[in-house]
Amino acid sequence: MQRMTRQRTALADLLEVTPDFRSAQQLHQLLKDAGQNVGLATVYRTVQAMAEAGDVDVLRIEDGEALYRRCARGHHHHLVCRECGKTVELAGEAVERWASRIAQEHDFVDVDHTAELVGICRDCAARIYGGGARA
Amino acid sequence: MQRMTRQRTALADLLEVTPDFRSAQQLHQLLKDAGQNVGLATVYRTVQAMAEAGDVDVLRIEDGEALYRRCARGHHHHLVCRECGKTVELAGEAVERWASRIAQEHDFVDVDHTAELVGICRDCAARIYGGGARA
DNA sequence: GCATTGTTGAGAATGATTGTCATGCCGTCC
DNA sequence: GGACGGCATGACAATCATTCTCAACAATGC
Ligand SMILES: [Zn+2]
Ligand SMILES: [Zn+2]
Ligand SMILES: [Zn+2]
Ligand SMILES: [Zn+2]
Repeated sequence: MQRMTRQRTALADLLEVTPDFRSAQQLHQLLKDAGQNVGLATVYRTVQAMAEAGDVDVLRIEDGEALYRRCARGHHHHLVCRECGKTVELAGEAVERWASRIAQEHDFVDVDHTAELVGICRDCAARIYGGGARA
Repeated sequence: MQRMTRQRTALADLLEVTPDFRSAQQLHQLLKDAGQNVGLATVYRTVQAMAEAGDVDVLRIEDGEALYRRCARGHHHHLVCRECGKTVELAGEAVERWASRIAQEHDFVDVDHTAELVGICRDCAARIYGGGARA
């Protein structure tokens, strides 16, 4: 059974108020900054357990580093701003249908899929490309 | 300008006859097995240059390791067998439309997307789940 | 041939993630 | 409240893919 320890509570609370994807290293540092010292190994273990339990989502960035985020339960995808990290959860059925259709067409079974969108949100676009461009 | 060296030729030739995604480490070993000694750093550099040039595709597996594969030029996605590595290139428009629709709906620009399917191909399914099941 | 300059490779360095294991603390049962 | 069994923790070592360094090399152009 999962014991409720100071460390797990602290990490769960932190994730609850963290809107963007963060790495285990970042979470460890954020906890330290908040005066909650939690061992790095514990952060890794806990965040992975939460991922397996479906309580957090995992996202791999370009260099392979894993980022974690508290998310709604259930299968969904993400739209992430590559500048500020703002994240939108996507629950549409379009990708699900595409995946299962492709799986059938090619005689594959047990097909999982990943689908993530990375772009620049309106606010960051205004800041980067010049605030005057937008009406 | 890109010079044509023994190492680059060997790696390009190897990729040309390798149908599945392979890691840099694997490619390095395969070259060694074939009697073509190529430094590991060179394999990494070359395979990354090829990826930037669009000559090979990169796929990140669950633990973050990068796999490379000679692919048709142009944007596409993949359906990969998690048992044998068999890979099918997917060129459909369904995902592209989904991605651009979502981007518009949420006011994001410069949106890239990744979408990969991983399952078990017919042959592996027959071998694993019992060969008698299929008619 | 020869100079120029991009390329190579052995080994060190980096950095995220995982393993180790003695100690600690949660939940439970008196 | 207090003892106990066992999962949880954390400082540290270990792993391992990837990147860096830099002297020695080798395409390419003349
Ligand atoms: Zn999510
Ligand atoms: Zn989906
Ligand atoms: Zn491809
Ligand atoms: Zn696409």
